[in-house]
Amino acid sequence: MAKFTRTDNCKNCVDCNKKIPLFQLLSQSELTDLNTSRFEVKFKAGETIFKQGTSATHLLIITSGLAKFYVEGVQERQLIIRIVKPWEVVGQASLYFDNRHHYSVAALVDCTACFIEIESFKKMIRQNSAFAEEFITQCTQKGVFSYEKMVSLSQKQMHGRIADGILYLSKKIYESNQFSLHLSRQDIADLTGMSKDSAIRILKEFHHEGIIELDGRNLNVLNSEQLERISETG
Amino acid sequence: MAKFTRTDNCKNCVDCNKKIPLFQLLSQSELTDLNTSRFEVKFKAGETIFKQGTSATHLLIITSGLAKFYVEGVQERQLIIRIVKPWEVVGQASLYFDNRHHYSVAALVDCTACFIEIESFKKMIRQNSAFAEEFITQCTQKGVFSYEKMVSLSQKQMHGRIADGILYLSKKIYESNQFSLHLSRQDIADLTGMSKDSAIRILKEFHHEGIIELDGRNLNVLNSEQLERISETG
DNA sequence: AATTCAAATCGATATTTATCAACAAATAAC
DNA sequence: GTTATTTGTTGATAAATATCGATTTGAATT
Repeated sequence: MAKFTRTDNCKNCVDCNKKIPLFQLLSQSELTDLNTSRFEVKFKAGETIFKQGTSATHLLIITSGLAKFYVEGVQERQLIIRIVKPWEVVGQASLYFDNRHHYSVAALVDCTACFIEIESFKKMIRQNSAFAEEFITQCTQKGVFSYEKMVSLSQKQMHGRIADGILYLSKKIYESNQFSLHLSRQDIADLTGMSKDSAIRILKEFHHEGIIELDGRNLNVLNSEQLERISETG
Repeated sequence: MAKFTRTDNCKNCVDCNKKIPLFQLLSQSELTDLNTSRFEVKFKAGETIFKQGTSATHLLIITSGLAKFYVEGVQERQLIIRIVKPWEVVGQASLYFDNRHHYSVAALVDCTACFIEIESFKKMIRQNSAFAEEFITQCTQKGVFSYEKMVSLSQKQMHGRIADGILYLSKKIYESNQFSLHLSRQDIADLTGMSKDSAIRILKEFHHEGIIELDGRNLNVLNSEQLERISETG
């Protein structure tokens, strides 16, 4: 794992109150409490933030930048489960399981990350039931997302999977039809479960058909309705 | 959905205390409380217990029998996420999301099912933090299971996926090397994300190679170490 | 036992997808 | 600015997998 370099981007958890929906349910004193156990670290693009298999002592919140959340599959291959945006709490799976990371997280661009001690977080769950309920909500949403992802990966052909990937990036991550992609072609392949060569081919095809405009890392979704259609038909 | 036929297999929730780990964390009065909102229904093999898309008002606990938990994918295809055994709480994803079932559950054999009102369950989460924590634990375990399943479905070839499927049934569901399978060949295909024909072919191959013995629905795992190897190499 | 129907089986073929090799373009290092 | 080095691209080929049609088996029903 990349060595920790402390920073001071985010002064304290009371500030986070405004940015993390989950933390709005905490009182001032609870936030102050949480603040004493937190620290912040900067990562350069490409650095590993969480490494699968290592012990999990902290939860992670990206405060600036973008990261990929992936599992290490067979034969060195990665499967990107999702992209992590700022203010999303990462590490739930380790909270109550076996204190191991069952996935890796790596910075796609330079990132600032806030680490929160697991025990402090658990304490909030115990003493604040609204916090616990909101936390459960997020876990269950991720569950439903997983089911959809499994269907995409196992039942859709490459065109459908690439369509799903582009729609995910455009709607959920960048929230825009036009954006500068932080993922490499290999990352897109890892996100959609295919070889890099195949991913490039389908992207080019979509480009030639006028569904998207892709120049290097600049992606412009021209016809999202058609992407939806391709996604549905598999 | 199959019409409800009330039964009296399980007299009250205090009995369940002994069988469901989660419920052992509840007090007598809480169990009594939960009991007033519950009811029990029998299903015949093949009947649908939860139908994807319908509104979710109750959580489900199978008290006898076996069911498949699946999502309806593209072109009428099913993807079996997991097999549901007695005493497992089903329906978490609906608890705090949008009160819709995002998956279907169907009886593989005759089943007795206990339904618990969602609101009563939520009340327990709010007032009993140990219960909430145990519930979160189960959610996060399912999350990790999902990641492994995604890797299997997207990165392993058919031999690896069938090996995963057999190991799952043998170790997690039947907890024995020899068992009478309640899944059809189509179900096995839906569990491992391939066509029925392909599933049959691989199973036959494993049979001829002496890894398993499969006669109709009687499955005997002869060499689970080799199945593990096949699972790992993909 | 005869009938029916769904499930299982299997070979031939078509489709999808990965792999490989070669090369181009972009980026980083010197 | 030149040289490495990665990243992106493409066509040809090979491998994996699905589909289709025909056949068989097995269980349920008459």
